[in-house]
Amino acid sequence: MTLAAAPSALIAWYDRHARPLPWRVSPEDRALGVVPDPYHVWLSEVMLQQTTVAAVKSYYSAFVERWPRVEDLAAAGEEDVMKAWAGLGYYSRARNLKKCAETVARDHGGRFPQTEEGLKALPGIGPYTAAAIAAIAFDRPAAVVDGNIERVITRLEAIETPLPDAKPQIRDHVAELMPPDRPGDFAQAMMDLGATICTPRKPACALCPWMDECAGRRKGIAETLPHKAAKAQKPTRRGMAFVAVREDGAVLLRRRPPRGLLGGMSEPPTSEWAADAVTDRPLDAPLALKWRKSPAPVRHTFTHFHLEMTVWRADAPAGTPPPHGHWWSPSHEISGEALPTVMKKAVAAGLGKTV
DNA sequence: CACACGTGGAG
DNA sequence: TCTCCAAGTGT
Repeated sequence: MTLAAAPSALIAWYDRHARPLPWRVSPEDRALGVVPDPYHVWLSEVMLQQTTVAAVKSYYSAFVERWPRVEDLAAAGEEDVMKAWAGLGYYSRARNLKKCAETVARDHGGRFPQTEEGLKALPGIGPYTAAAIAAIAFDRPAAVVDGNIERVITRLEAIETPLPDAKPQIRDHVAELMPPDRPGDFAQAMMDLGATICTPRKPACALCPWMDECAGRRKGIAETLPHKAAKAQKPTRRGMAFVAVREDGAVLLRRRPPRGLLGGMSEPPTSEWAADAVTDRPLDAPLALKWRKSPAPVRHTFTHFHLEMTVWRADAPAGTPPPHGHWWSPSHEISGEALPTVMKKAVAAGLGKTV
């Protein structure tokens, strides 16, 4: 088989091995004329940005059930969207998701633009997502390039140029390989191939529909590709969290600033986080109470730093007014708050139990 | 362009 | 314990 025949071999593989995914129209259904819902494609693609399929599934189902159409999401309360996104990470995605839904509902009559250019103009939609929606939802011949496809192509073509310098080259190869009749299935096939066969470690080359034409395999360097620049070491920051618990079990919370780390999400009051922070005294506690230090600090790793957070807990008398900008979250509502994982850990440590 | 931006699972 | 990394985007 020549490289020219590669696309059809991949499509044939996909027709047999496509993973059933909640947001996906199977090749069989596709052949029967079922078309994808652009809202579903968009929602899943945004959720899947830097996030695993396993992590996305339950969030995707919950969003579609609660907000079945883009207009529903546009009309939703921002706070409800943040609560529903809590735990999925990269919270600017949730803020942009809401903005994007509002724009589509208000300026586009509830219909997503069909071109890459039109899609890319929307909040939270970059080059990858624009191409993915154009190809998958609208059958546009867009060159979709994600992390899977970068890996597949650098191996197929034995590209040793490190990322991100190799991106333009990769994109050219994808555009050349793409079959004009099924761009959406081609993109999904490439991603499935990368996720299940052409994996980062121990690729299952024997099962690959492109085994014979893979230059990386031929040269014995497939598993070493793609080359990437080494990552910087993560520094450690320290800080404190203050878990005030009222007699009825309510916990004091506040909202984080709208942008930046965990922007727009909720938290128990916290101190600043810094490399040289003092954490052995309850400095800047939100209420004048008797604070007790939790036995073990909460450790959490973000994308670019480690956090070691000392948790202080205090009992607050009934009727204690919340400081400005804070509120008492009733015990039965805490699990539904827009608490990012690190803050769920902090509250749990303060309460001495799971949240 | 380089860096900020979460989380959980795998090896 | 620790590194890598998963359907990237915004600034």
